[in-house]
Amino acid sequence: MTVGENLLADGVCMPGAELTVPAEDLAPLAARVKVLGDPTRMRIVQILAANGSVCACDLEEPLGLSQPTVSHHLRQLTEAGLVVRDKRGTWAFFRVADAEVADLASAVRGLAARS
Amino acid sequence: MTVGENLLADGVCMPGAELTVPAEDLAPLAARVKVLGDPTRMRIVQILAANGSVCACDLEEPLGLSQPTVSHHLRQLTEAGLVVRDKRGTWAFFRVADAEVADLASAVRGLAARS
DNA sequence: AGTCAATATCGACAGATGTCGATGTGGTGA
DNA sequence: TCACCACATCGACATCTGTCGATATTGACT
Repeated sequence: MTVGENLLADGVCMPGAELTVPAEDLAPLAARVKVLGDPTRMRIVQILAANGSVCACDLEEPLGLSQPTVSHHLRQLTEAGLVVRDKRGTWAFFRVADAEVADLASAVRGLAARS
Repeated sequence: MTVGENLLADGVCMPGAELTVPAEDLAPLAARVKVLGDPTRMRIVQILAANGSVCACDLEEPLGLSQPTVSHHLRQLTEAGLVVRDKRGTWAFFRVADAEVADLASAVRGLAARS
């Protein structure tokens, strides 16, 4: 739907139309979405979701990546709040932060919702 | 189960545990999520959602970016199917592909859902 | 034709990002 | 204490990505 008072005929550009700029800082949201945008990390989330709580050492093989790399991705996911770290003794177990992922999904859907 | 070292008491790592690997190719999904993961592109989607159909020329100012850069982001969004291009004469109008964004959001939520 | 305006594309550049090997850290158990 | 294991961090590297100016391309209107 067109906006502004200077809407001309149909299908014409309207420069001064003051686009609605919510100025809502979606940088944090974008950052979390970006973290999920990596195939490897998305795969990790999928594996965690399917297995509940998984030891980091069990991720290297299915992912086909080195231990430092897996650790790096787990760090990104954890810092984004999409995954929860649970260290037990020598091992580190990870699980999906269901609520956070759900919130993110809902925020994304909300983006496209007409205001 | 030959007790081996795997699968012991509670809270212990279980290496041979055959993680559920759906092998579902989430590369395409990751790619679309990645496109949305950029703050500028997310902002574009937000603006389009709020204004319906917007001319590309009206995006440069609110975004504070050059015309080639805006064009580049619009291309990414369009190729990802998150936005629809509608060229009228000299201008190019864009609008959010509501259904696609909704699908993406729902797919993301589905990721965290325990199988 | 010719000119102007809006977009798209190209080429180049700086900065971010994923990856690895090597090394550090901390807990477990002989 | 020592060795071993899982994990985190570091340093380096190649690649990807966002950005811009310059240059096409396309459409509209004399």
